[in-house]
Amino acid sequence: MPDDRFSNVAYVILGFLGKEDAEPLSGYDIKQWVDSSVRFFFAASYGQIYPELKKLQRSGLIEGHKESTGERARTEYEITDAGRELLREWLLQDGARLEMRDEGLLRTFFAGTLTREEQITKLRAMRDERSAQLAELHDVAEYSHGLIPDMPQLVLDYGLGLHEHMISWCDRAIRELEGRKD
Amino acid sequence: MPDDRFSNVAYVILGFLGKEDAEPLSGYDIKQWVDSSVRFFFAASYGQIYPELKKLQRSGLIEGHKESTGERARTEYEITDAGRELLREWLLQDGARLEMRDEGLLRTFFAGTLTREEQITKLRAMRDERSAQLAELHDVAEYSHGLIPDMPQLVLDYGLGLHEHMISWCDRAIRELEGRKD
DNA sequence: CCTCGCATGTAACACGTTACATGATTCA
DNA sequence: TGAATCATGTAACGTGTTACATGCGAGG
Repeated sequence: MPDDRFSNVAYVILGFLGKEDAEPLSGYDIKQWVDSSVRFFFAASYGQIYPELKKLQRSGLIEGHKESTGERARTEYEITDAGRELLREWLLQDGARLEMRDEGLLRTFFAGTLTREEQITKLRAMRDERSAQLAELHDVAEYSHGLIPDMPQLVLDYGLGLHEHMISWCDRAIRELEGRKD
Repeated sequence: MPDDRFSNVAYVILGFLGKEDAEPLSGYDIKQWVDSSVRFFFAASYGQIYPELKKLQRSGLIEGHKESTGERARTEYEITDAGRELLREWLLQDGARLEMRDEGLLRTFFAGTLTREEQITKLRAMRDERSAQLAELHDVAEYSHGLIPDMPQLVLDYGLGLHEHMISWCDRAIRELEGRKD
C-alpha cells in the first residue's frame, strides 16, 4: 500500500460514491455534486478531484471502469468494500476542523476609520451578497426537496439558517449605525 | 517599489496598526491580537506575520523601531501615511471572499450510512465543540466590553450569534433524529 | 458551423500550517 | 531551578486555486 493518508477531498469522493443508492460517478459528476450541495461549506476543484481519484484507485478504495460505449470517453468509479470501511472510519472520527475566512467581516472589523456613510454602504453590499447566496441555496433546497435523504436535508437547512442569520445581522448593524448617525 | 501585491494578512497588520488610538505593535503583539479577536473568522500564523512585516516595511507602508532598552529585543511597528492610504483602499474594495471548511458538517452530510445512534453521538460532539468555542468568545467579548470601539463590538456580536445559531441547529437536529428513532 | 456542456487532466502558483531553532526575562 | 511567556524567525510540507490544454458530442 503506497501513501496511506487521504485529504478531505478523498473522503468527499468516498462519501458520494458510498451513498446507499449511489450510481457510479465520473470525476466530472463528483464536481457537479460538490458544487450543487456541499459547496457552501466545502469546495473542491478538478485539480484536487482527478489526482485524488487516481490515488484512491491505486489504494483499492474505489474502482474505475472506462465507459466509452459510443458516447464520450468517461471513467466511472465505484466504491469498494475497503473504501466503505475507510469512509465509515472517517465518519466516526472525532475532532473536526472548522475554518472560516470571511474577508467581508475582516473589513468590517477594521472599518472604524471609515465614515458612517461608508460603513453603511459596505454593510449593505455584504447583505446583498449574502442574499444572493441565500437565493441560490433556496433553489438547491427546493430542487432537491424529497430527492435527498435525511442528513443532507438537515445540512441544507443549516445552510439556509446560517445565511439568514448573516443577513439579519447585517440589517441590525445597519440600523444600529443609522441610529447613531450624528 | 518591489512586489506590489499584499495578502490579507498584510491588511490585518495594517488594520491593527492603523486604529485611531493604536500604539506601536510587535509581530508577537499582532499575533496576540489576531488570536484574541478576529481568530473565529480569520487566522494568521507567525509564519505569515513576520515575513509580511518585512515586506510591508520594504514597501514603506509601516516603519519598524528596535525597542531593546534593557528589556527583551523587540521591534515595534507603526503605520505610515502610505500605509493608511492602502488600508483605506482595501477597506473600500468590494467583492469579499467568504470561505468555509467545516469538516463536522461534511461528516454529517455523509452520515446516512451510520446508525441513528452513531449519528446522534456525532451531533452531540459537534454541539459540545461549538459550545466550548462560544464560551471562549463570551470571555473575549466580556473582557473587551467597553474597551473596543463600535465596529469590532458589532463583529464580536456577530460571532456570538453565529455560534448560538450553530448550537441550536445541532439541538434541533438531535431532537429530530431522536423523534424518528425507530 | 459554432457554441455550450461533457470530460480529463496538469503545471504553476498562492496560501497556510507545523515544526523547529534560538534565546532572553519573569515568576513561582 | 525550571516552567512559562516574550520574542523572532525559517524551512518543509500540505493544501487549494487558476489557467491552460485537449477533444468529443449535441443542439441551435
